[in-house]
Amino acid sequence: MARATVTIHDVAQAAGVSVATVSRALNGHSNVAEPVRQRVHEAAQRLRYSPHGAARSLSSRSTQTIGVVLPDLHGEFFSELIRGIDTVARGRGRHLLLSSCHGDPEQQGAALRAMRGRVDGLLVMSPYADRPGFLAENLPQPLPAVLINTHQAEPLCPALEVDNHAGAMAMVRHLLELGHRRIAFIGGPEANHDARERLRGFRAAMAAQADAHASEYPGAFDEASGHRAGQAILAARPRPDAVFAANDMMALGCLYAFAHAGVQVPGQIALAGFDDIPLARFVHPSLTTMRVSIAALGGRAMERLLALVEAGNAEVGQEQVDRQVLAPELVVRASSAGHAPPPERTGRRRAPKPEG
Amino acid sequence: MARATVTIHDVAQAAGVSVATVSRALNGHSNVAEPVRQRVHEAAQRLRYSPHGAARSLSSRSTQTIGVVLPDLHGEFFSELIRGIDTVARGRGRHLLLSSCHGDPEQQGAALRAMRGRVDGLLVMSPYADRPGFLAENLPQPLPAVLINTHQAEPLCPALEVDNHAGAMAMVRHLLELGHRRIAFIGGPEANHDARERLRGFRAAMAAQADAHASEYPGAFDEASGHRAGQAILAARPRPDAVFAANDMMALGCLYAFAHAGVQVPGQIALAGFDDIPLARFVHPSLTTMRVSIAALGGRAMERLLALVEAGNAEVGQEQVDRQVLAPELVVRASSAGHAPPPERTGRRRAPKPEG
DNA sequence: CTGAAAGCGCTTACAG
DNA sequence: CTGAAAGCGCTTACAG
Repeated sequence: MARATVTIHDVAQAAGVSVATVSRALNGHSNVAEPVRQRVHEAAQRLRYSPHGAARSLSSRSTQTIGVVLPDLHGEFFSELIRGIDTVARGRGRHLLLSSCHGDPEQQGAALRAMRGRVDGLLVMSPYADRPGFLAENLPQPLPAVLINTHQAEPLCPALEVDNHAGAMAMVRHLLELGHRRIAFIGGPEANHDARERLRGFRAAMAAQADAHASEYPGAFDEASGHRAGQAILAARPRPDAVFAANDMMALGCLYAFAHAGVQVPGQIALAGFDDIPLARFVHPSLTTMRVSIAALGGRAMERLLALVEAGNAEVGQEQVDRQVLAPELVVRASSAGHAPPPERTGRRRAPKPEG
Repeated sequence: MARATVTIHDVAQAAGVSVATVSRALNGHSNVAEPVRQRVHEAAQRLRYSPHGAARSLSSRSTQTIGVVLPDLHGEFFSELIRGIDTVARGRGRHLLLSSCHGDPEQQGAALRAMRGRVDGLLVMSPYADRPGFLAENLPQPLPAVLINTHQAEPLCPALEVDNHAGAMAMVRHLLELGHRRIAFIGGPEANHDARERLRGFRAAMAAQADAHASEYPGAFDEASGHRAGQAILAARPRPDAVFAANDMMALGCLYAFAHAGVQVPGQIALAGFDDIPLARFVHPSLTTMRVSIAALGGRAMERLLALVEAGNAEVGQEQVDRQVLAPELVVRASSAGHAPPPERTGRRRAPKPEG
């Protein structure tokens, strides 16, 4: 009875050599005579042999695979992240074992543990990593791991994240340079770490400018809350001359509120967001924002991990537990183009409450 | 010297049983005494044991993993596809081994072959499958595979695809029902199979309506070509009273052309697209379109594949090589809302060239 | 219900 | 340069 699947033994037999030689020839080891190597390759090709991944992994103790554990898969963020990870992985000849596990920590913990013996390293984005012990208990022992946009309770793994703080500061400086001084900030959910960092950056940059006047409005990272904040901002006296929304969706909601009220952007009020979602360049006026290259984030994380994997995980000491940040990039579009309103108009608006 | 990693032997020793019993206990086999089962579970938990994936795969001849081979990872299509696949996979306790390989057939062939011994089945989207022999030569022998939006040279695998033909027909019928009779179609690239099918659907539905008058404009699935087609349509005499673009991006380009010319949508001309991209609901007026649930496509493909995997691939006969189509769904928005222009206006426009 | 043993398909020192 | 053999960490008939 013919075997359902061809193994290294079949190739060995066809080429008239031992399986050891087949293994060496196919893996490109140098210690194989040229004619033998050729016979083996021909036999392998003829039989359409390809090595059994699990068997190879088991004996070589290497899977050529990286595990990617994410909390979710919805939306552009994850798609870009995976794309960036995949680009680097393919360039280095690695496969990706993907596990996205919505829901509870137990589910993600199980996904993490299930990676043992399947991958050489782990890329993890986890909202549960700030629970004490979560990573320590669920990360398979000998596997190097790199964290993405994840806050760990105790520093265990190298981590990469977007530098929201620096990004927000850069955006505020951009608005200040245009001459805006009365800048409103629309915040995100308080529980959201990105949102908190962007708020901190806003405050820091505003504090550094003596004659700037900051105001803050609550938001929830969605269009509706941006719309509400926009209405509140229009009602404020003195009215802000620029708005910085903590993300693009809120900036769009805000933009619609302004458009509905007949307030010109950027003529009467400048507007900026954060993220550079695809919509940002399509709205009118197009939206100034901070571009966060999520693909680059994923790619960099993969490169960091592969360095660890290739170094051999033995020597992962405390000094390896670094933390890299990725600076977002300012994208100036029409919503903040040109300069701030001319002095006299600005003066008029400021009149009710002059400041040093 | 302590082992770097804990194996089934460590658990066996800790629980005072054989490795066979540990295996049976941990895998939930019924033939284990209750107290023994408990001891084993406790020992496993205490030692933080989790089984070695490759070892388990090798001996059980099952990986609990599905390979997903795609040509690319850019854009919403692939992100939605993966999301749909992942949802079903996770629900069935399967992992996903992802391989996206841009570029040439040889690269994708290698990716396909590399799946041997790593997965229990394959989900494949391949632009190269229409080359004779490509699938036969590169699909690892005993693995069941399901094709997604892929046209194979010879029917080898079950396949799922979007029913572009039916979708286009449904859209035309919608426009006809609103009273439109003079409908322009903006086509996609001739090499694109989706585009060809949508064109066929348009023609079929128009042919079925005796008093309908069709016109066709070339396009390239991008905004610019939609814009050009829009201008051409506005210049046509008699002017069409509805436009059906083969995808949303072209519909948007067309919409901008109309807006620029001051032509009201849908008041003076109705407009519809295909795909339901996120932008479709944000433009003004919002765009009527055909929604293609890519996530559902991925999910259905995964379900089909798992059925094959679980049936055991032995009996994959010719009757298994079926082909399922997924019907897109009509999404009526503002760009085709209300009714066609009233008779007298329609009459005026038709005047130069009256028809039966 | 439990254990000893064979085997899954490879890789890799170890001899020669 | 090549082969025989051990071993990777599991699962699973086969006995008992």
